[in-house]
Parts: sequence; structure tokens; C-alpha cells
Amino acid sequence: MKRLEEKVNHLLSRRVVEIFPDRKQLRQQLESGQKLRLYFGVDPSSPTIHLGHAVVLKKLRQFQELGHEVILLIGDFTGRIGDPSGRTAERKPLTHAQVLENAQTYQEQAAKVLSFQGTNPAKVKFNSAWLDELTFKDVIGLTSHFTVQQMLERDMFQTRLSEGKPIGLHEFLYPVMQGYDSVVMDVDLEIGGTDQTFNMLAGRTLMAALKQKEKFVLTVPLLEGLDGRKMSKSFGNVIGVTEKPQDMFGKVMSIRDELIIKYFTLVTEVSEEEIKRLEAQLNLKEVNPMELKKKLAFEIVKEFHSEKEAHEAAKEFEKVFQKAEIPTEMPEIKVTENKVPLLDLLVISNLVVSRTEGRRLIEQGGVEINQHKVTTPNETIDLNEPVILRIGKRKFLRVKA
RNA sequence: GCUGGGGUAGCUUAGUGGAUAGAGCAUCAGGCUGUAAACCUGAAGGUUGUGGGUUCGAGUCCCACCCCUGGCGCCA
Repeated sequence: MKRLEEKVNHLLSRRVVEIFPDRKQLRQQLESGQKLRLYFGVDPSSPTIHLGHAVVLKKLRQFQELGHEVILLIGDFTGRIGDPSGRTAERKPLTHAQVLENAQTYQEQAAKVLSFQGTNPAKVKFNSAWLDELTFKDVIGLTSHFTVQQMLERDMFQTRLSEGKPIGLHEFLYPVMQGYDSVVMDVDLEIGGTDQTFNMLAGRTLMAALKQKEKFVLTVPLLEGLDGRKMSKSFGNVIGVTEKPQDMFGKVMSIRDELIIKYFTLVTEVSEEEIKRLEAQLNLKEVNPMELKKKLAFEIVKEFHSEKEAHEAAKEFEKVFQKAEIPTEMPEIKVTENKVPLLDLLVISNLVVSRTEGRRLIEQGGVEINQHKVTTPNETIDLNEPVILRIGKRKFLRVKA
């Protein structure tokens, strides 16, 4: 029993921001040994599951390991309507085929963290299964459980109201839809990022009204992306869970120092005591943050790939970026001529979109051939021997005749 | 029905009828570094919502249309 208490403690502390209605009640339920049904809903608009999602998935995984029933809900219906919480007005409606395809890759990606096999496999559901079936009458019935005042409490709406910006009526329906998900699946708990708090709480309202039942809500912290803003596809600052070890390692190395500890806490399994120790070292400047980041990158690659690949990625990183050597592997193209103008080569190989861009990069000193900076744009390359092209810091290409 | 604001780069926007439409953020490259961040240098990015008109000359003025949007009225 002691062990269960410890696990529950851990479950409800790390990677947790808030618990509704309160932590104590959820703790009691969990300690009683009762199995809960819980879910996390993802928006299928972007095909990548990134480390931000992984934080939530890890929380689900913990519940899964304790024997609770976990559901990954694909918001395919919601995805087809468009997301109101951003001001991204237009969002291409997804076709049914696209949704299925996304769902497939979602599950594959989520499988990096969650288990979909074995004794207590996580389930995948689609909310179109029930949302498509609702009649207008049903919808009105659902909305009658909310007041406009409740909806307006939402920060986002308050802000827009005071700025005189529009609020679409349909935007009030999103929380209602999400809430209905909870009711249909009859869950005991919903987990999501703090940005979803309002929507998840709407589920509590509906659950109480329609099923006279308590639904817990647990929020996890949002993970900042490479540049410190919220990790989001539209900012281009994401690290995908299925990215190649090399890319993953490199991207982690490029996060700002202030995020190191947060990343350790949220996306690795390094113990909290160890993290505290690292944080102290960092604060006392006993360690070069770069070294710590290498450890972080290693842990993350290990987490999503394997220890072996993490070692390799670390080695490769040191080789290419710290010792400025040539990577062991790189893409390769073959050309038919023995002598090719450099600008043509850059365009053919898709390293640049136009000759102008290629010229610019060369003039700025961003192009190397066999580790020598190219200085003149109108150079012709002799391909009797294969050459190695480098554009910027990261792009390499081997060219053969 | 009445009325106000707006549409210029991926985003936010500046721009008296007068030169090649300018800036910040984001992007890309270089420098400094630790592939950090910040900073410095440089670059790319535009059919100025659409179509007409006036003019030597229109982002700017006129007309029509399209799109976004605030408010009022109509329901006591």
C-alpha cells in the first residue's frame, strides 16, 4: 500500500499544474485502488506529435502503468470544423482519408510513449463517431447547460471583448463539443495542457448535468519550443517525437539555456533529486550549460529512440559541430556532367530555390566545397572526384559525376 | 435599415497625388559563441483586395464590386 501511495504522489506532482475539483479527492480515488477511465484529446490538424504532446502522453502512460484505462481521442470532427482558439481563420478541412491517415500516424507516434498493446492497451477513438450524429435539437439541448456569462469568463473572450475584436457564436460550441466527448465516453478524468483548461472544465459541467457524475481534470504544463514560445507547428519550433536521433539531438542543443531544467523535468525520466542537483550546478555556474544540454539531448534521444542511438547522436554532434568535421552520412546526388556550374548544382540538388538565392548565400560566405569557403558565385565544379557541399551550418551533400 | 473602421511582405503595420512602397517580428546567411540566448552585419520576401476611371504620375483621389470587422436600430 505504501508503494501505491508513493506512486500516486508522483503521479499527481511532477508534470502537473492543477487538478479540478481538487487534488485530495482525486488522490483518494486513486488510493482506493479504483480504476479510472481517462482520456486526452488531440487535434489532428498537424500530422506531427511533438515533445509538447509527449508531456501529456507521459502522464497518460503513468496512469496506464497503474492499470487505468487510457483513451487517445482523435478530434477529427473538431479538426474538420477549424480551431477557434487561434485566430487562424482558415484551416483546410480534412478529408476522411486524410483523417484516417493522420490517425494512423498519430497512433504510431504516440506509441513512442503510450502502449497500444499488451495487457492494458490504450484505445483510440474518434469524436466524429458521435458528434456527426447529433441533431440540431441535441445541440440546443447541450448548450442549454451553459450560460453566456460562463462562456465569457474565458480569458480569451474577455480580451477580445475589451479590444473590440469579434467573437464568433460558434466559438462557444467548442467547449460544448469537447464536453460532450467526456459524456459519451463516460470518463472519470481528462488530461490536457493548461491551454485546454476551459474546454476541459466544460466537460465537468456537462458530466454533472447529464450523468450526475464528477469528472476530474488534470492539467499539465505547456512546453516551450526551441525559441521559448509555446511549442507549436505554426511557429516552426517543434521537436517531433519521431524525428531522427541526429535532428532531435541538434534541436535540443539549440534551445535556450533558460529552458534546460524545464525540459529535464517535463520530457525526461531523470529523477527530481538529480534535476535539483543539476539546477544548483547551473545556478552556481559550476558547469557549462552546453554540457548540461548535451546530457539533456542524450536523455531525450534515449527516451524516444534508444540509448545506443543517443550515444551515436552525441558522438556525431561532437564530430560535426564541435570539431567541425564532415558528418559520417549525408545525402548524395549524381549528375551526368563532369563539370557543372556551382549555381546550377545548388538548384538541381534543391538546396536552394533559385540561382539568386544561391548567389546570395555564396556572397555571404554560407557555402563550402570540401570544407573550403566558396568566394565567387560563378564557379564551375570539377567532379572527377566526388565533392562535399555544405550550405549553412546543417546542410551537407555529396555530389558524384 | 443606419453608421464607423479596415484590406500593403508569413504576422503586426507606416506611408501630404511625386523618386526604386518603408519598418518591427518571424525566416535565411555571416560574425561573436556553446549549433545556445542576447547582440552586431547582411539578405530574401510585395500583382498595395478585384475591376474600371481621373492624372504626365495613384498605396494615396473617384466609381463599382468582393472580403474582414465595430456600433446602433428592429424584438417593452
